[in-house]
Amino acid sequence: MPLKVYNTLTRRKEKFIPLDKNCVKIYVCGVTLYDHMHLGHARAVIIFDVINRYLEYKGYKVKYVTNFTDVDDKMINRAKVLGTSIFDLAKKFTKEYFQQIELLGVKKANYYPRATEHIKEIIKLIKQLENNGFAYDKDGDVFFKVRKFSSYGKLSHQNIKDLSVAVRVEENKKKEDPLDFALWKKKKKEEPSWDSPWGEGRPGWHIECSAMAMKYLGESIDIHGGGNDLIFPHHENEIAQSEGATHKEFAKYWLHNGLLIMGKQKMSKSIGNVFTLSNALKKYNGETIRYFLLSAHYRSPLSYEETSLKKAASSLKRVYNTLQKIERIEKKDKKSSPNKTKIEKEVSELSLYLKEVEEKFTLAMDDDFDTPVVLSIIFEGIKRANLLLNKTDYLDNLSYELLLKTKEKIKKMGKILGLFQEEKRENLQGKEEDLIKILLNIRNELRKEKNWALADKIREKLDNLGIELEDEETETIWKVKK
RNA sequence: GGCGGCAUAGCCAAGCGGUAAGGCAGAGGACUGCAAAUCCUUUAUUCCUCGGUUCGAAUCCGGGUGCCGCCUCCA
Repeated sequence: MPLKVYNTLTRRKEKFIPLDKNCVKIYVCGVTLYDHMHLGHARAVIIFDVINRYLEYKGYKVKYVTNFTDVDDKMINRAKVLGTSIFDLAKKFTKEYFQQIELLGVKKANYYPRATEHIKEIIKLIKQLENNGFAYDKDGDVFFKVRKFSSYGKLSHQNIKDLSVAVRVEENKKKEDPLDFALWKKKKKEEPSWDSPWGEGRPGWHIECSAMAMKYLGESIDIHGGGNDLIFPHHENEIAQSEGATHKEFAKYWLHNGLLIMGKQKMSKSIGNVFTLSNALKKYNGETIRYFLLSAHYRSPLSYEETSLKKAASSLKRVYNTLQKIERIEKKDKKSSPNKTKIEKEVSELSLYLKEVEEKFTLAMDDDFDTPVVLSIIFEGIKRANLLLNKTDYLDNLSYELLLKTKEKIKKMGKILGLFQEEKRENLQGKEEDLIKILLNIRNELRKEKNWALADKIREKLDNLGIELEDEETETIWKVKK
């Protein structure tokens, strides 16, 4: 089965055929380094992380680039407000970005270029556009001549006529046409600026992505991604600039993720309905956040509710409970099977599941990265495993093997999603573990003596510390609450 | 006004022509000293609404209604 991806350009799912079959080139628009990230940003990061991982799973070598915008109006204004420079601002939020995506288990991109470090490339690209007649200099500002680019609007599927009617921003008088957009902005007092053939100034918003994508990936790339709020004007303009300069198709597949919804509207700084990543990470671990963000298809809007992360944590726990149960059981080895018929049904169903999982997984992911379906496949395995696991007295070597294999399969699928990889969820110091064990031993002696009151007291006190106990038939399991 | 998307149980959310995945929450039961975990049963005869196409539609077409996104910075 070939991978199919939904391409905004054509508005349909298409077979994914990379330009170079040995190497897939992806460019994803990243964040502007002017403020904390929120869950919506995290969604985009995680979605493209999964796409990246899946392409590698499919055997492609992937070159993955995602940028930082470190100079624009927001950066400048924010720096002014905070009494700092855009460079210090960028430094601060870059650091936070990397700390947070590490907690989210994001696999690093190959390059993280930023606009201010690519002024040379940007200037070169603008010059190229000038030579091709797509750009004009108006007293130090350089604009892109939108009407000159005949296929303008092909990504957002708008025609120039409708767009020109819709223009309602206070127009820059220097523009020849209200639709034109800035490639280079002339310096205003006290703004950070760079030398250029048109005088001191700074790059416009869109040009950095074209310049950097081309520098690291070449003039034509396979996948260009970002949130669907970037389709217009940002990506539309990127196409115009890039193709105006090179006369080659800039990106073959345009992938756009749906936005995170909070209280009916998209989560957005300007609306003010944000839940920052750092706040989320205070209460939940990165994996929980990741699970939540992958629980809907990447193109759909995803609603964030107060309970969303709590739900995700519960779901995650269900998977780990079973995985851990399998880990515990695999250590004991039992050759004899007291009564095979007792587990016949469970064994055959698990076997069937194992036979089919990988194909089901691939089918789901090949269908435009359908992560919710993958999760349902994983839970199916969890259920089947639990069913067999319940028959502890009848388990034999064959069932152990099946369970082990189930665990491996789930982890393998989980790896693509960046989930379920924790081997040991309880990260305590050695001494702490020993102390818990001592307490558990004492408690079990109390239980033998039917001193329930004291035994329960120990359980309760430990629970208050965040350590949960589960009395199983032969032993007591403890877990650190997440 | 233009372009696009969405409406599926209490909540989140798949499915996109063959008779409603999965998770969370709730209820009942089994197991347990009690819990926890797990399992079983249960919660949508029906997928916003009205028509149409079809042997057959949540899925396709047309009309409503409601919501959302983009057209301005935005993942």
